[in-house]
Amino acid sequence: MGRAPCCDKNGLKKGPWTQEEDQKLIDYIQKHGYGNWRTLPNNAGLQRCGKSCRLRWTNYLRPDIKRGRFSFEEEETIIQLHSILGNKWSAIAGRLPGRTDNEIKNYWNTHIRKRLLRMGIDPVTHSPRLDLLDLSSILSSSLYNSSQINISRLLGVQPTLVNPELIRLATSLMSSQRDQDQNQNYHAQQNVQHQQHHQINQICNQQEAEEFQYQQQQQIMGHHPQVVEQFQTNFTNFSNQNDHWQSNEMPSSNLTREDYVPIPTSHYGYYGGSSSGSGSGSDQTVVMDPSISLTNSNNNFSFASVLSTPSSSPTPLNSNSTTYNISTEDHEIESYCSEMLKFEIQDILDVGEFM
DNA sequence: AATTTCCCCAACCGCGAAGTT
DNA sequence: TAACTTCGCGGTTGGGGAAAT
Repeated sequence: MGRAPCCDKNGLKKGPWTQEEDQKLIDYIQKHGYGNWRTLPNNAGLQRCGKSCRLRWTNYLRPDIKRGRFSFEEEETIIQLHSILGNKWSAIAGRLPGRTDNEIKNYWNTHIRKRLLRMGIDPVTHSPRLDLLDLSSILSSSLYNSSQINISRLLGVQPTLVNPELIRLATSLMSSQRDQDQNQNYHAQQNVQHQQHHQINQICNQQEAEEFQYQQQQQIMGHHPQVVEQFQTNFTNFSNQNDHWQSNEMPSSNLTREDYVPIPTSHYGYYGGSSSGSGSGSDQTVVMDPSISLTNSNNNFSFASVLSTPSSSPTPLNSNSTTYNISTEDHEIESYCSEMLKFEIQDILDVGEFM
């Protein structure tokens, strides 16, 4: 219960380790092993606290530590495990031999997290970001319908919950888009849209994905039926205007590794019509799970995941809001779909400032 | 060449869980 | 059972190198 006494008060050394200190620690552990970190520094002749010694050993000096860049496979594994475990870095590290939790955490925060954000994916929930997603659908569905929009109503949320910056941007974009529309032939614009479509590779484990999606929908329907109805109505409008979704065209090839994010099917069965539909050009490609609505003749979008997990809150390991069984074993993880779906984020949305 | 900004990552900090007395 | 100690985890920081200006 109680807190450990602070080492600072004993005048112990802090900061970077010297080679000499490293060697002392290595020598001691090789001889005696690491049992009691509390007494180890004294016994090893180090002016460090036990905590610091443990950290130095586990994160740096341990002989089985793998150094160097993360491989693509390791990166893929991290993303998959993170989608299941959340920020359980030690658990993730346990499945990546030679990698430490600290290293994985750092790599996540400096590389993977940023990339997901760039792609419009919430790195916490691994879902498309609600704000960007809905802004996109609102823009699309409203362009041809009304001259006045009420974003809060469309979103089905209280006005105070909507980022005012988003509203401002949306309104601004809406008005500029309307001006354009008056000067352009509608059919010509439709043709442009059809050229900006989403590309699907293959669907892996389709049935599992559909089942998961169904469970998510049932749960969310039970808790927020009116909200779901509102979302589905809104999204149906959107997807009806974007029926080019189901193209089988292969993705363009000028993509770098940085552009790809593999996503496990069983966890992303709800990715559905998350794409923007009316983009006027795109240079960002996101790899998404192909399952969802693409297998659904109605093209309905499931907002279950978006609604069930707050985009800014940590994903609980055993959340009641999901039917995912967290006792996932290796074989289940390995069964994740590695096929990828890409969708494009329209350039019109400069999302950088919202990241 | 000098300065500033950005980025990475080793290390620290605080907290809670588990273990011990 | 309470008080205390130890350990381990996740979040955060800051030093230093690289890149940009």
